[in-house]
Amino acid sequence: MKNIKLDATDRKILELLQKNSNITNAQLAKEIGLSPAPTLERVNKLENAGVIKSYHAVIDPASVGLGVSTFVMVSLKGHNKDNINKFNKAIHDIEEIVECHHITGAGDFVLKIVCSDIAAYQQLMLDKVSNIDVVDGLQSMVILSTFKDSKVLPLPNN
Amino acid sequence: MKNIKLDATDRKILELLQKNSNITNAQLAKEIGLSPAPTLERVNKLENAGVIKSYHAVIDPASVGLGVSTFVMVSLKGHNKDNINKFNKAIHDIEEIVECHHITGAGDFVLKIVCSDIAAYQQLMLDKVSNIDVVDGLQSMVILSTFKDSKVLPLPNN
DNA sequence: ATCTTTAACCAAATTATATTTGGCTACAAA
DNA sequence: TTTGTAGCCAAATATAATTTGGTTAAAGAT
Repeated sequence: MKNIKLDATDRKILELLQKNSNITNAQLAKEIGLSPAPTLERVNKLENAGVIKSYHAVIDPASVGLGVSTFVMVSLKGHNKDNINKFNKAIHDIEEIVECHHITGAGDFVLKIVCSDIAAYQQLMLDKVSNIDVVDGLQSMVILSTFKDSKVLPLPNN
Repeated sequence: MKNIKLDATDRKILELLQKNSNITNAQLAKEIGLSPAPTLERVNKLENAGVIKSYHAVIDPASVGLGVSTFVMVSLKGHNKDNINKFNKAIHDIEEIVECHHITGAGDFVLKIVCSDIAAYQQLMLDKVSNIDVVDGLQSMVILSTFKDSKVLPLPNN
C-alpha cells in the first residue's frame, strides 16, 4: 500500500463514499465540483493505493432474525504470542464473532458477537467460545440499543 | 419497515452484497443462479423492505492518518432516561466517536473512538468526553490490532 | 527567461451495465 | 376449472461508467 497524499477533494470523495457508496460517479463529480473523468481517476487511485479497502451493504440485523448483539471482554491464560495465535485461529471460523480486537487494559480482547436470540447466544458461548482452551475469563455486555454507528471516519485535514 | 420472508436466494444475495457491494447485477445474478431482471427485483425489494439499509466504502484508517482506535466504557451519574438522553445528545456531534452502544453489565455505554494519535485522543477525552456533565467514569481500551472485522452477519437459515 | 515534462482537468465518444418491458409458467385462491 | 399472482426469462432501452484525445497550468531543467 503506497503512501498517498490526499487533498481536500480526495477527502471529500472519501467522506461521500463512506456515507453512501452507491452514489453515481456523475453525482459524486457534481458534489466535489469536477467532471466525471477526473473524479473516476481519483476514486481509482484511492482504491489502488489501498485507501479505499472495500465496499459493503449494511443489513438490518433484526429484519433477518438477528436479535442479540454483544461485546465480550476476553482474558487469556497467559498473554503470550502462542496463546494469542491459538485464540485468533479459534475465533476465525466462528461466524457469529464479527469482530475481534486485541486491546490494552482490563481484558486482552474484545469481541463483537451477533446471533438470533439469548438462547442461541448462550449456546454459542458455552459450546464454542468458553471451550477455547486458552480462554481464561469472559465478560459479556449485551447491547440494549445502538445510539450511533457512523460509517464515516473523522478525516484529519492533512 | 415491512416484515419480509427471505428464501435461500435472498440470503445468498445478502451475503454477497455484504461481502462486496460493488459486484455488478449481472455477476450477482450469475452467482445466485438467476437472470439479471429478477435479481434486481429482489435487491430492490430488500432495499425497500429495509433489510438492506445502506451501502458504504470502508477506508483504511492508517492511510488517512488515523492511528488510534479505542473502545471506551462509560458509566453515567445515575442511569436514568434523562441522563441517557443528555449523553446521547452530547456524543452525537463528536465525529471521532464513531459508535455508541447502550449496554448491560459493568458500564452503561461502550464507545468506539477513532483519532490521529494518542495526543489527539487525550485531548479529545479531556476536552470533550470527560466534560459531559452526566459522565461519571471512563475506562479506555486502546486497540493494538484488529484480528477480525467481518462485514458479513451470520444469517440464520429461516 | 524559456523549454519540457507532467499532472490534472474537460468534453465527447464509446462501452458496459442497469433497468424496463412484455410475455411465459406454475402455483394458489376462488 | 378458472383467475389471479408471483417469479422468472430474453431482449430492448436507458443510464452510467470508462476511455479517448486534447487543453491548461505548474514545476523543474537548461
